[in-house]
Amino acid sequence: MIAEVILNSTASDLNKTFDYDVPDNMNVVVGARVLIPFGKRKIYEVGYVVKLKEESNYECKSIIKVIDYVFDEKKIKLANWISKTYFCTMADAFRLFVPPGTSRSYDRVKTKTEKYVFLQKKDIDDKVKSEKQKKVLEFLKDNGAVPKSALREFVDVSDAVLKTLEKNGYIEIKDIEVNRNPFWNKEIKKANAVILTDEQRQAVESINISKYGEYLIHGVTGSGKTEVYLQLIDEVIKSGKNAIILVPEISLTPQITDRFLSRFGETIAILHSRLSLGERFDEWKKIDSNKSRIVIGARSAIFAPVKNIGIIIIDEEHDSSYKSDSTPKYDARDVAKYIAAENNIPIVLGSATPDVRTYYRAMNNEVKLLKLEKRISKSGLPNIEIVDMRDELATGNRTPFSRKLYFSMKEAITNKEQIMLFLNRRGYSTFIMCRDCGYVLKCEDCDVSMTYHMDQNRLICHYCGKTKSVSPVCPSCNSKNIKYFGTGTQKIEALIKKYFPEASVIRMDVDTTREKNGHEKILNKFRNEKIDILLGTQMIAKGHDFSNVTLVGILAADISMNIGDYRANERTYQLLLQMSGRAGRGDKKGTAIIQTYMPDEFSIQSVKEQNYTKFYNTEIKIREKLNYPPFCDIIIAVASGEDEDKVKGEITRLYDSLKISFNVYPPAPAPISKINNEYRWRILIKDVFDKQKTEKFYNILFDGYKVQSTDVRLSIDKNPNNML
DNA sequence: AGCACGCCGACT
DNA sequence: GTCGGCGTGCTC
Repeated sequence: MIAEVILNSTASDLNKTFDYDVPDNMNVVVGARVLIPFGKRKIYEVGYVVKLKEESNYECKSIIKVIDYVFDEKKIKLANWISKTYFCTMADAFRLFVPPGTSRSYDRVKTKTEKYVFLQKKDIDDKVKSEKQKKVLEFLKDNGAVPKSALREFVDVSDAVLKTLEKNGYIEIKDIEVNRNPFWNKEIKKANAVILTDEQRQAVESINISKYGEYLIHGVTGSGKTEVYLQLIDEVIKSGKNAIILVPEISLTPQITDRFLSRFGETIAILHSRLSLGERFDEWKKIDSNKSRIVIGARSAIFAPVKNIGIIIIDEEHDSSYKSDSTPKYDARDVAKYIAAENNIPIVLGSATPDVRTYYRAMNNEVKLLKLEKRISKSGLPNIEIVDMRDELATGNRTPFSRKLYFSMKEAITNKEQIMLFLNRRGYSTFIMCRDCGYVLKCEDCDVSMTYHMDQNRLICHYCGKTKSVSPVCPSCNSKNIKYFGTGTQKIEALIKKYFPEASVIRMDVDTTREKNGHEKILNKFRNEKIDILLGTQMIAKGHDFSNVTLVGILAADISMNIGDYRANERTYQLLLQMSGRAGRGDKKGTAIIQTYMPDEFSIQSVKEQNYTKFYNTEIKIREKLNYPPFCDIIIAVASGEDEDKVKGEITRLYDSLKISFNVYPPAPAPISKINNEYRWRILIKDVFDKQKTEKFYNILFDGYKVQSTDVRLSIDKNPNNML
């Protein structure tokens, strides 16, 4: 027997199968991971068996050993689809499916074992004389097998006592696989299903769980989408099938997971990046062995080894974290749709601010639209007010707080109500410029301006992380007239202490959440210690439910309008509406104050009116006119390396091989032209990537064209998040 | 990707 | 003379 094997190598030259002999007594099946000799390499390589056949045209070497059986035909088919759709190698795609931590060297993460003590003889006979031995045996009789550590603790016996018992055949000590428990050993109260509102019930009833269908639940913030998910999952579980629910990485907080835990207990598995590798491995095993029937996780949880899948739910479907920006650059929403169709099960997307591409498909009846238009809480939707910051400047207010926001904050603090302030810029000052020569201080290795961080008193590059001491003179003209511009969260924190000395404030951004469970610690502090003001970047906008927050302040709504991306309007609408939705989730009416220099922009106006349809109708016309997604796909190919001429040469060759068949713009330096001392040149392809075009593109990349310079890397991203 | 082969410059 | 730089080509 001959096995066709794909090597676990990212090299595009090796993106094909190699034939190997299967030794007679070896159980090699399609989907097995195997160890194989390859070329003149000194160590064995890992490979994936994708096909078995009788004969080969090559002189084959033999498979050394089977590692495990992780794949099956279905998964190989999906890996192939991912490779073709997102232009990566098969090996890259395979890595998505293997148990966490085992993609490079296959035995890095081990199952955790613990020594357990088992009772061997039922009766305690006369031969047992020692008091301690008797105690041990009685304890085991009452409690069954227990971990050795627990026995030592409860019965207070030494290892020697256990050894004697084992020697005499009364007990047995065995290694047992145990799970690392990522639920922080919390006590979970059991919660029952709540009675659904009419809207919620209608949504649940409209979804047919017994066949494929794509649904979009468009529900205003606080309309109770989660309860709809819980109900659907309940039905699916009762029908004997299992469920995956994806949530944005950042909102995988204990509050959300607790809600699922309290409803479904420990049949839940949780997967996200803040778990340790071991914890992730254990969760993966629990799913693989069908002990967990509901998986809740971030993007990559779509690849969890769920058996008998019955529904896929994607919460906050507009969230950018569903798109991967490292190879394979897949979109979990597309993958979910593929899996749903393959298994003939429903896929349910939910959002208050749907992705324009999804809503477009709903308008074309490719996706069934379900609406939740009422808030669950008594207070209803928040009031949203727009403040024109040009007026503030005109009346001499040069602070980042408008009068409206200032007085509203004072009032909320007096009333002991909580405030969330949003500013999507971290650091203290975001750029430093010389007033005499106009020089802007940039990172030496990256084409971006450096941000001043007050706490370290240093300049930090937000791209490569390098720091630099502050210079009192301009590096270009030696003038002392250098000035700090652009306000970040650190500066706002300082200003809050100055203008609101009576209030307590806590800041949440990348810099304050680095430690393990950093997010939760800050959010819990805000909630439990009744901190007056939570100040933060994007990460405070998602899914948090604080009933005592009545005021939300958005300090600079315009930042997301200037991201140099066709989705600027969409991002602005989503961010502002989600942030506003944090206000008034309890009994008291909420208010959101949005500060902007462009109050007439339709995206900002639509937020004020809380009217998604209005936003969508305007935006979709712009997209159509300028030919942007959903009317086409965008692929960005970036070449990078230290030698700019080579980088330019490579991207030009790729351009030449694509330009006949695709609508592609000529090579140009990327908007951020240098990162980490590597030059970046790119081409942009704007085309409709149907099956034919996708195939053609794939063939050019993997057959027609080859990167020649070893020190130039090429990255291909289809419909990327980041256009820079 | 690794590893070997092979062709060329500059050194104990 | 030969050591080692990296371009090229192959791996079932």
